Amino acid sequence: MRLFAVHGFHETSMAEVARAASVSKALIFWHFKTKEELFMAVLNRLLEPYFIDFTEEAGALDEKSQILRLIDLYLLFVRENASSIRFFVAQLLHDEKLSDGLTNQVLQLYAGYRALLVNLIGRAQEKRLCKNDFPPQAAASFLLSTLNGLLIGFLFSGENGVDLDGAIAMLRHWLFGDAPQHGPGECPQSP
Amino acid sequence: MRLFAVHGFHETSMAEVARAASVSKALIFWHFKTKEELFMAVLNRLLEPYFIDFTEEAGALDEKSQILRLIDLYLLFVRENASSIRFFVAQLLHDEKLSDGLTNQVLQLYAGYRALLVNLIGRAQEKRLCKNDFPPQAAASFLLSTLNGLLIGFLFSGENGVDLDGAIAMLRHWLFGDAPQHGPGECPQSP
DNA sequence: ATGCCTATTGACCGCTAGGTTAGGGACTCG
DNA sequence: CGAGTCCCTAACCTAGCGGTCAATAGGCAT
Repeated sequence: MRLFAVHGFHETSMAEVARAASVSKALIFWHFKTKEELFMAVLNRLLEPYFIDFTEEAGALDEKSQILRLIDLYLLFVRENASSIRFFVAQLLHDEKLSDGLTNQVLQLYAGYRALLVNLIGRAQEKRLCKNDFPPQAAASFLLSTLNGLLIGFLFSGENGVDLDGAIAMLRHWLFGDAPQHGPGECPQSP
Repeated sequence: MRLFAVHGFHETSMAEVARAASVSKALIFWHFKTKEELFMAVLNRLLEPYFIDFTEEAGALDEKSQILRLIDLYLLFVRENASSIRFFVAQLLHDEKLSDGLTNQVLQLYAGYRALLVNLIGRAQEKRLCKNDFPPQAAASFLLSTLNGLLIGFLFSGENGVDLDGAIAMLRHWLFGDAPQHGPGECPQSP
């Protein structure tokens, strides 16, 4: 897993894998018919932590808090799994053929997350917790796009290259009408 | 260019390149000392269309229109260069060592685009063309994040998997207070 | 003609890649 | 005890890789 995730498929040789695992190369080919088969197994193992359960902790919160929590979870997950996310994104973009099974799983993850958001936003709009001058589907798509944008900003420039708090404030402003944050100790000049 | 862009660096052999170019392998090594050198040359050629000049056509427009035009240009460019963008993103995420020169050029491109946006948003706020309850830097970063999110949505699910018009409407609403559900360029008339 | 420089080639080299094979311990079951 | 199965290894095989080299053909100035 480590070698494939760091160096990718083609730049990782079976000899390296064998050495890192302190076994003979032939043993790997006994357990896995080909290099591709080993790689697929690695992909699936790496993907396991991506399936998290949100429902259990959502119980007591109202819709607005749940939405904010979902956003937080997304960004937290991105921060904690940056290296494997980087690997997956690169893999998906680069080698469609080697990862079409992966593509489906990722799309499925996304669809689930998106459905959760659509549902939450719809309910929040009914309760007047949230601005309602846009359809929930459009809002969810837009929100996901922004989160993805933050994700790739994160992948490219690291932890301190992206202003997560600022972005969250913008999102709150856009979604709930919450007042934006301003500079430390500074008051907005009211026109 | 075609081979590297489609299959990547490690999965493209010099023999293939030679065959595709109808020359001998040795000739390529006469023109380029190593495979890496050829690859760098290819990267630079592929990157050329990314340097576009915005200033020439910005003249007569007011700040709001310029911002909208800049967004349009970004998304248009993404649509037209999807395959090479896909290649660059995968390359940057995957092989930091092989593409650190590229990284700098891309970051430079981004910094330029971002500076343009910050400037425009600031001027638009002064003229009251645009909401001013956020600092221009934060708005520009947020906007760029969203555009990047649309970009990767585009790379993953293609032209009709992303609701560009909906996203633009959201951005207009957020940035200028324009009413949602209006197409870009249309002037909302209240009947 | 001569010699020089640029552009080009087929043949070649060392090496590493993914993959195979023959065989050897260890454990189980009759 | 002995046959069979599972797990494992050293050694091997071959294709294809990046890269080299001697030879050469044509243009051009002397």
